[in-house]
Amino acid sequence: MNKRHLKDLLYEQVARIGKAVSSPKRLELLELLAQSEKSVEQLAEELSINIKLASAHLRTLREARLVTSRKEGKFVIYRLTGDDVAGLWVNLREVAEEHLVDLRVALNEMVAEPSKLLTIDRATLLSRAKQGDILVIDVRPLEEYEQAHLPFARSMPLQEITQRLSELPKDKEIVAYCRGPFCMFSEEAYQLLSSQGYRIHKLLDGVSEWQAAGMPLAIH
Amino acid sequence: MNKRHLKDLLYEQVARIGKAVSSPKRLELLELLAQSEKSVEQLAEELSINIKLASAHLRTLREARLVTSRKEGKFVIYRLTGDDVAGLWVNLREVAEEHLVDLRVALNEMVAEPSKLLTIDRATLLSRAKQGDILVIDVRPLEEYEQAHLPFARSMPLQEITQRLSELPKDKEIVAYCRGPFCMFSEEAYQLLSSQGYRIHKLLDGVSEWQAAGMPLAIH
DNA sequence: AAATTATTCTAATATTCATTAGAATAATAG
DNA sequence: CTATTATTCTAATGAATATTAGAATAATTT
Repeated sequence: MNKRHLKDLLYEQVARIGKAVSSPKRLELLELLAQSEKSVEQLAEELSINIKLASAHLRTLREARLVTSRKEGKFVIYRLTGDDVAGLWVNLREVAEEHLVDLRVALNEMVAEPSKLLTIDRATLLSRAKQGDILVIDVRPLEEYEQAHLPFARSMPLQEITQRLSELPKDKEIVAYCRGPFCMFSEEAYQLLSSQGYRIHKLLDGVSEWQAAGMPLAIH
Repeated sequence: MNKRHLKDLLYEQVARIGKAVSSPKRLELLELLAQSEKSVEQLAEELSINIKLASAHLRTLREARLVTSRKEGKFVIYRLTGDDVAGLWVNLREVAEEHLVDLRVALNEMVAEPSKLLTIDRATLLSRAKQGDILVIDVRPLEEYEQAHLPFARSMPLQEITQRLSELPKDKEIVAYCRGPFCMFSEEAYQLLSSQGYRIHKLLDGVSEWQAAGMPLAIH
């Protein structure tokens, strides 16, 4: 029994997970799947890559047991194998944000008015949303909201916002969130609503960030 | 301003971290550095690889800003850039253990008597160690103990154990821990002490696992 | 100053990986 | 039963990575 050989086996297994998360495309796939299960076609569309490439990356993720799939009619639907996978994505993103200046610079360039980011802490947001003092809107597609959403959040998909403006109060603080810090939906919602005179703020958290911070989710 | 291009930049940055942790050798380096800072020579020695290769991997880790170094005489001493890096290693290992059967199989083969693993939870261990009801021994090299150790733990490096048997009580439960679940020091301490009639148990946690679980560390 | 030691840098090679195209499969629609 | 659609599998290509050797650097000892 060779001790070094056995040790190598252990680290090799962990490196299988590391290899799976070493590609930008696969990370983006994980982030999307952390919102809700999706077909190969949907995933390829969101990433602006062709289906063959999406399929190849999903295969790699499946081999590392980070995703699994089922067949539904002629579609193959992929999903994460557990909440811990979404947690790993959040952890990687946080380490990257902490240590890589380039990432922080790029992020700042994408956000129009950083001053409009929500500054209160998560527990305060939760209690104020519970009281009805603040309206939290989830601007992701409805299926993603249905999979899991912040407690007391109302679904208001970005695509429908202009037709549903009457549902939003002008006298109340509104907080919009989407898929996480890399998602621009809440940014777009912010631009749209603030130009209409709404008291709107952006929350960088998506459901994975919220959950990773130890906060509860509402599951439909 | 191309939205897709900007998005790609973000995920590419996170993938830099992913690439850094995609190699078994680099993961082992991170785990070692999570114990305490070390020279290139020490690291190469521990991994049973030559210094050039260790240097190349350390360079990759440095480029991902996961480690940094300083010069001390003719030695270059590497250290992690933050506790979050050790936390990422723990997270990766946990996801791997959760999803990869091969890893659990390999781990079980290496542990002689799984029945002798400590089963009580961390908070209970901490309070019993505080009362002096249990003796917790840290069997890593002294420098690693000095960097950080479990509260109330006593340093008892594996190499010195046979000469220092008289310091250990026969009437008390002893709990040995080392660098984490992949480290065999506590296993060896277990074999040594149980053959001498001590009431010894193994704890899989190292300091990073303990800290990642939200438990406090003692820092020298 | 010369020799030694620890580490890095550069270059070379073998391997692995990302991506695309084309053929194959599998479910559904006509 | 054939055509269509969604996806996977296989093969081919170029790009990136791991590893080793040899030269270069930088601090230390002689």
